[in-house]
Parts: sequence; structure tokens; C-alpha cells
Amino acid sequence: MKRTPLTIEWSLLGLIHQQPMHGYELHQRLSNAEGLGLVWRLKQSQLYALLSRLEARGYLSATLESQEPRPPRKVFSLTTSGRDAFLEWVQSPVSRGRDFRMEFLAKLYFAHLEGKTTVQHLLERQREACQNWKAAQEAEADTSREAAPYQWLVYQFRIGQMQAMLDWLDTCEQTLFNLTPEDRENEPS
Amino acid sequence: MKRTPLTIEWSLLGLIHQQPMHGYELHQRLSNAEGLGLVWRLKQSQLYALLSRLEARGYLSATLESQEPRPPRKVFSLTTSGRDAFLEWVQSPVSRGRDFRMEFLAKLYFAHLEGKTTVQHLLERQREACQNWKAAQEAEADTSREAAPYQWLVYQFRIGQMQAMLDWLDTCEQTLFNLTPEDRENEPS
DNA sequence: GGCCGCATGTAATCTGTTACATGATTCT
DNA sequence: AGAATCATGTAACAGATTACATGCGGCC
Repeated sequence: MKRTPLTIEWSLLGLIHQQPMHGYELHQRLSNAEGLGLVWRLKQSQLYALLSRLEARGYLSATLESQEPRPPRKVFSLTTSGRDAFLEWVQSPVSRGRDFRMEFLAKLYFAHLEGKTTVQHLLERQREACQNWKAAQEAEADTSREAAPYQWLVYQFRIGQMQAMLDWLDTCEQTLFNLTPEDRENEPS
Repeated sequence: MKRTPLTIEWSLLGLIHQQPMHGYELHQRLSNAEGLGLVWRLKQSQLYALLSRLEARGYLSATLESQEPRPPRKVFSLTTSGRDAFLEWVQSPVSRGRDFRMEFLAKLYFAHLEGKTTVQHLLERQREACQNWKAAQEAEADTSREAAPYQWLVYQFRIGQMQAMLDWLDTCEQTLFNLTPEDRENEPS
């Protein structure tokens, strides 16, 4: 019954982590591309449904704020368990390539708000994960080299996507910290 | 009510296009990675549900083949409308980057079976689509260059993924036709 | 008068996932 | 005796998408 939230829900938790908010405000922040709007697109109706679910699962608690004569605002805050879960999420890399496009971009956004060390740690761990995954695909590709051209192409595709992600992780580091690639090699930790 | 099939369903139509088949056989072909198994993973139960839907939508027709004492096989063939729809699908590029990973790989597989000209046409059209999409993202990226670093990174990510796809399309052409890049430049059409 | 902004939702439908159900035969 | 193969499905539930519903106040 109480399963882990899925990708968009984490972003909602992340926004509320910055500051308690009601549904309408969340919707505006997501829509008015302050960055995140590029990644998520969410209908109001779905938003309210997600918030109810997160409340039911104990990640959020709500207080009503009367606004006569408008409908009262339902202001959500993170519970302790919600905050813990979010902080855990924001620091852990995504494990499958297909989760990169939306979920990792969201993590990066929030990790950046958490501070320099959090982003750097996330980037480092994600790089490792991608490298492992890429290596596994390369091993598979080798076994199908001449025998099965279609399969080989599928692996090549995945490897290419992974390599692009790895390159992009470097770009992130350089952009967010104004580092050159040499800096990263010479000053690890 | 009669909307277009979604990605996996096209693959089922494609397999049946090769030769009429019953559900169990389809499941085997998809599982026993003859290439496609790498891309799709499908539970038996869902497979039968999809087949029923395709039949209801008029893309498939079924005939029963008694196999005493086993349950009779339900052998599906493409209807005319099913065949037309499939051939249209297999020749048209995917329009969004996120559809590349599964849907385009499936198209490639079936286009290859249709023959050399079909693949080549598909690759060419897909390359164009990717280039346009990439150019659009590059234009967006320029507008956010210094102002919004996170947005810029999002665009860079997409551009990188797109570039990797374009490179991979070249790899496909070289692998399937044993062409060097120069050949493609010198002998277009 | 009509549309936009504020602020909340419910309901219906579609799709995907998981588990369960049946029942004979052949392999170990 | 128990597992795998052949061959079909149904049922229940979770999640996403879309449409619909309400109601006031301010702007053009």
C-alpha cells in the first residue's frame, strides 16, 4: 500500500521542501518554466490528485488557510518522513538509462538548490552508474558483433546514448562550477 | 473509439505481417531475442489483451485451428486495413526524441525485413526529423545561454542525445549496407 | 458581457502490471 | 512426483489522460 513515490511526485516534494505551498502555487511554479517547467508538464487535475496521494502516504501534511471569499488554500508541508525520503532521493543516482531524461534532470535541479557538495556528489555517483551500465552494454555488444547485426545496433544505440550522458555530466560540472576538465582530473574529492 | 495503435502493438502487427501467427507463437518470437526481444518485454497476459484489442479495432482477423486435445489455436492475420496501417507506420519517422528508444528501433527492425529501399528511406527521413529537432533545441539553448544555466543544461542534454542518435543513424547505414561515410556523400539518392 | 485569474477538485476512460486460472503432455 | 511446454485467457488494481464542475472578482 505504501510504495515509493514516482518521478513527478519527487519534484513536488522538492518544491515543497523549499517552502510550504498550496496546489495552485505549485502548478504555477511548474508551468512558469523556472527550469523545471521544461521537464515536467502537469495538468492541474493531476496535480491535485498527486498531492492527495502524497498526503495519504504520509509525506505531506496540510493546513487550511481561509481566504474569504475564495476557496481556502490547502497549504502543504513536508512531514519528517517526507523530508527524509526526499533527501535520500535527491542524492541517489538513477539506475536505468530511461530514467535519465526526466528523473535525473529533476534531481540535478534540486541537488543544485541543496548546495555545491550535494550536486557534486550526485554527479559523481551518477557518472559511476552510467559507466557501469555502458560497460555492461559494451560487453553484450561484443558477443553479438558479427552474428546478429540488429542486436548489435541496438547495443550500439544504447552505448551512444550513455556516452552522450557521460559527456553531458562533464558539461554539468563545468557549467555549475566553472571547472575545466583538467581541474576534475587533478582535484578529485 | 478507433484510435491508432501504440508502439508495442505495431510490432505485433509487424510480426503477423511476416506470416499469420497465434498468440503463443508471437510470445515466443518476442521473448527469444531474435532481435526484438531486446526491445520489448511482454507478459503473456498482456499480449492476449493486445491481440483482442487489435482484432476489435479491425487490424486483425482470427481463425480457429483445432488441435485436439489442446485448446484450439487462434491464428491471426492482418486485415487490409491492418496491413495498410502497418506499412504506413513502418515508413514514417518518429517525431519525438523519447520515442526513439523503443519505437524507432522497432521500425528499423521491420523496415529491414521489408527491404533495402524501405530502410534507407526510413533512415533518411528520420535523420531529417532529428536534425530539425536538434536545430530547434539549439535555438532555444542560445536564448538561455548565460541567463538560465539550468535551462541551458537541459537543452544541452537534449542536443547531446539527438547528436548521438544522428551518429547512430550513420552507424546503421554503414552496418546495414556496408557503406563508408564517403559513399553516402557521393552517392545520395 | 465575456474572459482571465484564483483555487479547488471529481469522474470517466484508457493503459499497464500483476496475479491467478485451466488442463493435457512430455521431460527429468 | 514435479517441472516445463503448449495454449488460452480473466480479474483486480495502479497510474495517466482528459474532460468536466464550481464560483467569485476584476479587467477590457
